[in-house]
Amino acid sequence: MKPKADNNGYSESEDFIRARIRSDLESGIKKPVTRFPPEPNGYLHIGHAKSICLNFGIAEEFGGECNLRFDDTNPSKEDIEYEEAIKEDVRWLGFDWEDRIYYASDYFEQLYEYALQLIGEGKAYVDDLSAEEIREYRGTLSEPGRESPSRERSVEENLRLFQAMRNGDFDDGQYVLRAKIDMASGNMNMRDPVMYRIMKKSHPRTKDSWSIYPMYDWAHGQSDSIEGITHSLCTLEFEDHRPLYDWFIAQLGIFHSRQIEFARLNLSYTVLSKRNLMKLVSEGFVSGWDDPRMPTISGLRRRGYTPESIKDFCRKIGITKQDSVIDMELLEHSVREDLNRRAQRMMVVLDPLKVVIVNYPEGKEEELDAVNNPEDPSMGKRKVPFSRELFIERDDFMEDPPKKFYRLSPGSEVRLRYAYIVRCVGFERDPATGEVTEVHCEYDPDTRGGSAPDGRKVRGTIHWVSAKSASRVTVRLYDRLFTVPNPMADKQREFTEFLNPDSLRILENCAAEPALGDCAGDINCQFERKGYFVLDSVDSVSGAPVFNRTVSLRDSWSRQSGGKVG
RNA sequence: UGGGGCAUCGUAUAAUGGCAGUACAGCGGACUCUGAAUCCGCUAGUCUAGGUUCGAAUCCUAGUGCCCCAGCCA
Repeated sequence: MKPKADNNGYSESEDFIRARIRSDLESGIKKPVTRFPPEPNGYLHIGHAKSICLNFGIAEEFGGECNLRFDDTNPSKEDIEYEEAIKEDVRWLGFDWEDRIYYASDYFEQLYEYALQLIGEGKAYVDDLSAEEIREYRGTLSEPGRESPSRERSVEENLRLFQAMRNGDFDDGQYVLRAKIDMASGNMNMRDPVMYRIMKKSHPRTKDSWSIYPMYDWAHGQSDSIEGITHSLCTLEFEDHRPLYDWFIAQLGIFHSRQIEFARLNLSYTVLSKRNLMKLVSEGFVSGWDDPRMPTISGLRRRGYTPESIKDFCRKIGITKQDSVIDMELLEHSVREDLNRRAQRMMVVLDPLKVVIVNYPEGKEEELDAVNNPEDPSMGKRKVPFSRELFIERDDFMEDPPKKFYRLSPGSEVRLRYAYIVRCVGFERDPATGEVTEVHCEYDPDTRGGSAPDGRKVRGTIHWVSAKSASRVTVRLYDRLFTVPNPMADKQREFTEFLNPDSLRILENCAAEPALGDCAGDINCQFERKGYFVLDSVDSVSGAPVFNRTVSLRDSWSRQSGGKVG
């Protein structure tokens, strides 16, 4: 194979799963059938996106199918609330399961029949050991387990007890059904794993018709088999479940799906486990599963990430079996790349400082042409109003600028984007606080539109908004959720101790171009020189828009100046 | 020797016995009406030690490091 690579960060060569599928296709399998099998017990996150892109992506690429299956085998943890959210997220990413939506609970009856079969063949037994006793009997990682006294129970007795378990004749925990495999196996999963537990709990779909529920290992592989899943893709921690997965299928003599494991996604400066995300939500560290700081699909969506950027990210990170932590900056790169291509440019002043153009006639107002997207001329131009009083960013003016400060300072010239070249002729400050309150400039009428007919070079170009017609908008600046790359690394400390106290800054008084005052819908735009922003879908109300910063623009100036400015 | 898995620039990933490549990050430059984008360049890697071979990231041997497993969770 040629080591070819394009310029988009992913090579044309296949990952090991696609390579295996291609080879399986050559040796007889007609088409690959995959599945995305979430448990409806939380919201999907970017790690699930990796799995979704893999499973649905393979189906698309190889002319196969990908099912959506809810792994709803534990009614004590699952909730119908999550189901719709999961479906919405998968759809939003752009994938379609058509009519192939399944539930593990659809197979409860079949699973029960399979269990009867194994009991009948002496390969499963009802155990009356308590949970604690089962743990003791299981042994440890380095010592073999001991066989339960129940292991010798007769087939007839097992059948009778198992049926009684189903009938609800027993209390929770009184009995379990176990596979009879090998209590001395080095693989803990093979030490007579529990197949069913008694749980007198109503199920969202099957209601009260079951008082026993199958365990993951018993339900998952058989569900795969029933659906004709050819390649059952899951994460690395299930690697040592594969012998059990294969054992059940072999004993039953049913269609043999093949489990293949890949490394789960880890992202720097965040956490990616439902348990920990749940904690952030339930303990109020964030506003909800869709808080724009969350690595959930719904959070990223609300943050302004596009489906394309997430899919591109998933393609770039690849599929391997190596534990890894992907740099958050790669995700940010993907969204910048996408939004740069499509986002409408706007001028918005986040931290307004008043500028008076002293030689510009009072009361005069004119409209100037601004380009909507320099990357895409088809997006056209718009008019922006200009007048004597403007706002610029407070940090675009310095009384005492450092070297290479290309913005406004006393005596210096700067270009107001799409407007005029102006020179700072003075400023006022609040005598009490020393804060600059107003900057005075003179404009050069010959530079209308921002060009310099005399050919003079002006290094700095800054954005501005006409004071009179500015819309007041709220802007939320988001930063990484945690202050350390891996919040879980320190075993001595709770990960929430590493939460970034500045992960959200709210700016209530930003000055925007008039058009932004009453916009609606999914609006991704670039605030020039500031970053990509999206209209918040939850907190925006008509006439009072709220914008979330998706990601800042790359900023070599703040890096160069040590982050002190800009 | 409890079982299973993984080791390639800072971070990811490619090379399947034949030039260690790509992306992100970093650094420098060009260009620029966004200190953006774009373009050009630079820095930087095969866990260790042996062995096989004309040739090893790749095969063999022995180490080392890291991850997962003792739920009636998934």
